[in-house]
Amino acid sequence: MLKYQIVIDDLRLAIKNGTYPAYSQLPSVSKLCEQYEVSKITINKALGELEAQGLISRRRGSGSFVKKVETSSAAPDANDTSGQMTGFLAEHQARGESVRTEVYDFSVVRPPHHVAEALDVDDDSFTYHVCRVRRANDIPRVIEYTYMPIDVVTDLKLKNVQTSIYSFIEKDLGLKIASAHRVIRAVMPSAEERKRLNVPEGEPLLEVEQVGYLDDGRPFEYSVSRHVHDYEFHSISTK
Amino acid sequence: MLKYQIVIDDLRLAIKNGTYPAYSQLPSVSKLCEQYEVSKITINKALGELEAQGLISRRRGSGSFVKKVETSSAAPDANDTSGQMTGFLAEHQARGESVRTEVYDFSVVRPPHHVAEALDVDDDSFTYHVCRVRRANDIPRVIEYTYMPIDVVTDLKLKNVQTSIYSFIEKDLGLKIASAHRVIRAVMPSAEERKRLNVPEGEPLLEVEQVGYLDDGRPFEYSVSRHVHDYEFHSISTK
DNA sequence: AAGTGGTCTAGACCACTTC
DNA sequence: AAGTGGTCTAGACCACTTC
Repeated sequence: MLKYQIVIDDLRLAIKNGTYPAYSQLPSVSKLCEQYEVSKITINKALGELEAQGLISRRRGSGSFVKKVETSSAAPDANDTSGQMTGFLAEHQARGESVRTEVYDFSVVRPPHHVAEALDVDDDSFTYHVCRVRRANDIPRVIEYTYMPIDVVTDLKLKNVQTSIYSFIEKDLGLKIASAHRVIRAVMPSAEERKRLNVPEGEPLLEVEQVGYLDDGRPFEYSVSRHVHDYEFHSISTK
Repeated sequence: MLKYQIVIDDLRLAIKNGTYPAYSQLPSVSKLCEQYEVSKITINKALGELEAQGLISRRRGSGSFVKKVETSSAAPDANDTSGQMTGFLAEHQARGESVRTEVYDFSVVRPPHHVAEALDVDDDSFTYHVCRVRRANDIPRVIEYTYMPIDVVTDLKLKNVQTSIYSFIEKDLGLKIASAHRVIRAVMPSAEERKRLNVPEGEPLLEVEQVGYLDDGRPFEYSVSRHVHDYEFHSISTK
């Protein structure tokens, strides 16, 4: 296990259990170096991560301080933001929820122009198109429209679409998903979407338009996910 | 100027102007060390930042690659995500847009329970409450409801509320805004909000609930901003 | 002046990929 | 075996805050 990860986990725990309460100052970097018997750069990396996770604030010249964050609220259990690269199935299964997927379309099509552009393929190339509704604990949560180039995500099967495309890409194809660019908007569902998601008229959805990238820089996925009204997207930003 | 910042800026530029086109491999870390005459750690920090900004992908054992990102789209000009800590006035003025603010309420109140909790103040303490609509180029963009503890944001004046609260906090009070935690949802506006924002019935808003923190860990602001329908929130996540 | 965090170095060692 | 990036060290030097 990496040293900086040990420091991160340990400090996270210490903050959570009250060893370092809100507003308190963490031991200085040099103290932490002694405590964990690591170098300054290791401590620095760990503190930077905790800062990015929103737990502490670092002030040059005076010290690192524990932030007073709301621990209750909708935040499920652990580091919320980490769930953003896992995919629907893994995320909900981790919470012990049952997952069901209904596939409305699984076909190969020529992509719309803006999709071809995002995926960096020709307009007359072929892409998979998937439309599915995903349920957690039997409640419809999201309708997804996904396009993937057939020469990147090769040999996709209905079975994978019904379970987890991400798992197929990473485990079966051996590709590595590296990052995702997202644009988030509020939208109204179409009549068809209302029916498929079982939402009443007049209720908005949260739309997440996403381009997913592999670790070689290739986009492998363009998707639009429309989440039912009670869905929340979390974000932490640092100066 | 910091060495890693020079490397970041230079590589950003080189990627943007096509010196390193999409899918190409950047020079190896050791090559970059030679080119910029800096140590490995400096290059590493720069590449990490470029990765977080979504421009490159790093693969242990094989190299760093330029991602194929959509350069057009709604992304205004520079690094979009950076605008997330600047505030409405600074952000729109930077784009050369005129900004107008209409203040509907500026008062001192006892905060609702969930607000008191987020701000870590007693339920019977006093907070400023501000409701304002902000226009850019004379079009209503967002309605904000903001609560701030009176003993943190001391002596707030109508003048500041009409221009920029962030600027007041940082420049006049000399405090440092460090981070923000956000929750994003799709909502329907109330009749009053529709009127104030001049939006038609049946159009949703994007709600951003935010707690802002100072660099000593204190929350200084709880706000709910409801953005008109065409607003987009951008986010990049990395594994 | 003393204490804090931030940057940077030269170099070691390691994990992983490619050939 | 050679090349890639990732982690880590001991220590220097600096920017900033506090007293």
